[in-house]
Amino acid sequence: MNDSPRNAPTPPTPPTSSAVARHAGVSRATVSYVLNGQAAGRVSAATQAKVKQAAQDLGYVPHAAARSLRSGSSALVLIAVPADKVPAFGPLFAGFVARFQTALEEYGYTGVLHGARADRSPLDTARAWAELRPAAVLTTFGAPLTEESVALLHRSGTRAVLSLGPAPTPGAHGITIDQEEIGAVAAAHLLATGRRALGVVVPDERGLDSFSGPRLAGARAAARAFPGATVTPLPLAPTEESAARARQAISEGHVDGVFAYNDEYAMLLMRALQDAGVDIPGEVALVGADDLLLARLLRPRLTSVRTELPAPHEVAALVDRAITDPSFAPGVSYRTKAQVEPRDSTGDGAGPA
Amino acid sequence: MNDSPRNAPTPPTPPTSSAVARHAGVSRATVSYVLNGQAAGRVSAATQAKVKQAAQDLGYVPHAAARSLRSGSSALVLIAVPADKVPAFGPLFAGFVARFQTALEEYGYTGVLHGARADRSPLDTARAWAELRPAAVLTTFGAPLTEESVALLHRSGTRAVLSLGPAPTPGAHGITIDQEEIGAVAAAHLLATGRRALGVVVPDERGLDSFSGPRLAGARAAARAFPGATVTPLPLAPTEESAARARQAISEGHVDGVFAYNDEYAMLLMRALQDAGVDIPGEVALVGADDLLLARLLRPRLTSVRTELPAPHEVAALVDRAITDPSFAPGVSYRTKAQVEPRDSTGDGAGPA
DNA sequence: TTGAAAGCGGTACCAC
DNA sequence: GTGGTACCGCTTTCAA
Repeated sequence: MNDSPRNAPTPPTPPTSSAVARHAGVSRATVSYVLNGQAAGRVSAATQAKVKQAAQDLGYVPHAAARSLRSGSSALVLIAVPADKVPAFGPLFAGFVARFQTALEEYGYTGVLHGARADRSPLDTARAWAELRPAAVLTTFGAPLTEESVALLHRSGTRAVLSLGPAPTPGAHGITIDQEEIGAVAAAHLLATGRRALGVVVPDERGLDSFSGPRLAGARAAARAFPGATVTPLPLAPTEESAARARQAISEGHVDGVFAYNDEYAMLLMRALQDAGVDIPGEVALVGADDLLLARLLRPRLTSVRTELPAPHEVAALVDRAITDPSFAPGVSYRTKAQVEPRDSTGDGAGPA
Repeated sequence: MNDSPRNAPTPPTPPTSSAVARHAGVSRATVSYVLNGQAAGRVSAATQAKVKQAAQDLGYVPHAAARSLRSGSSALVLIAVPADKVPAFGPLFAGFVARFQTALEEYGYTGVLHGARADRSPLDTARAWAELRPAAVLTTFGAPLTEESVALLHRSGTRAVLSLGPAPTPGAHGITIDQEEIGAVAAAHLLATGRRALGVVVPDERGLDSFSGPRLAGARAAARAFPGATVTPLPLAPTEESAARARQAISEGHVDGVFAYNDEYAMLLMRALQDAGVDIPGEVALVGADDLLLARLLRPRLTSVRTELPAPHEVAALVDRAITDPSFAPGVSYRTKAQVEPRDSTGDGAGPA
């Protein structure tokens, strides 16, 4: 049955299109035509059947690298994520990525997620991406992307570089998730409900600085419109001890309104405040972000800033356009909007605290 | 300056090793040796410098596909995740993936995450993976992997197929995350604290069935050891209405101990119970899973099952061994352990509710 | 209707 | 110490 020695556990070489051709008794060219649907009017139905059967029999799977080497373009779309931020992802972003990959597939691309190491320079990171010769790179969550990186990628054949995140990079298409606006609308809401001594949680977690910084800045900007309003940064690590310290800072600073970075930090802080007997929203109002189910489960119900991410298929369409349309100039194509969902923790809910 | 017409936005072709060779006035062979560190004793220092300079000047980045085409093996490790489960990831798993990718890089591999579409057959999914000719495929979270898929991957040159998740697939290396054990230890704890009418939350969320099923089964198995103990499945969607219905089912069934699938569902259910005036743990004891910070923030503090995932670098080592050592036979190499962290929600905390 | 052959970018053997 | 060259798997033009 088998012409190789009996100690061959698996065929050492995968079946190639030549093997299929030999098996079907045709040329490699014919195999290529048939298997790529270019056979109309070129190859007889009988031959096509033979080829398909042979491919089936051999379990033939085309070699994407060889194909893209020849064709000069790959179908790979790299979704870059800073490795140190992955754990901080909420379900919001995870869901986005999942549906984005599916949407990409509908355009014929293969989207893969690449965790970029934080201990590498942006240029080295870009080089690692470039080696894969992706059709496009989409950086998310502030994966390191400098102007030089973009240039490197373009030089090495990447058709499109997009960035989905805090700041648009020169040369790249941008989908701006405006972190400042998130901080601004949160602060504005607190100010509108009469709070003047604001606190803004700054997570003490690796990799979150590119989000927390702008959010703090946005809050400060919003406060400038209100004479006498102050903004105090509140460092907070995801531990109860840290929350207790933040609670103390709130009391000592007579802070009466806090933007807690996101819903999870808000929960942490709410617990610390409540354990210390602080009334929410009576003494301190609290605003989270992301508008998770969590926000509605807390007591008092948590006011939260909801950011609308662009629809995954819209981003996929943008990627496709950036790849295929050379005249599509880089720039900010989309900007997310943030809006407050008022609830009890700022005294806006149906019933008071 | 530029010899191409002024409408050339980017150089149409990336620099190749030939270009580097031409630029440096040497042959492609020399370039290859120098750039791969095989130059010792073959190429003069002066020539090496010239080559490196040329590569630098041109912004040369090797073409991974061409390299792996020639060498017959790629450095790609595919981490497959079922797309419909991605949003259900907790920070635990996300953190694991991030550190795993980093660990892989230390072994010289490039790990990328590939979201497998749920609407494809396992075989089609495997084919999509195989096209990329990865060195290894690691399926996680029950990404579809049948015996046939494994065979297909092996036939097409994948050196190792590993599965990290509920059930080991024949032919693949397995890292078993024992979902049954999670359900079993949770139920055992409830039973040990005197509960007999158990409820087990079964999330009504796409893609979680491969986890919830075994967890329920594990709970049932544990209950069998206690005469008179019953187990009632409690369907639960991530909405407050659904939680209210589950609460009602708990009351009507006189359930006195609930394993709530994970900490988040536990929080949802706890809130519904508390809003209805049910005392925890007095009337109903509650156990979550994942042991998130969340569990400690709830009142009463939530008893939770902690699963220890294998260390990322251990898994990376396993992958490397499976790739490089052909005599390393597939089988279960690692099995996670689950253990209960007792807290107030089952009456085990420092202080009673 | 089909096949021969060139070539995508790199590697590595072998000759000089 | 360096260069020529065959070849990895696939696509596609051109000729038969």
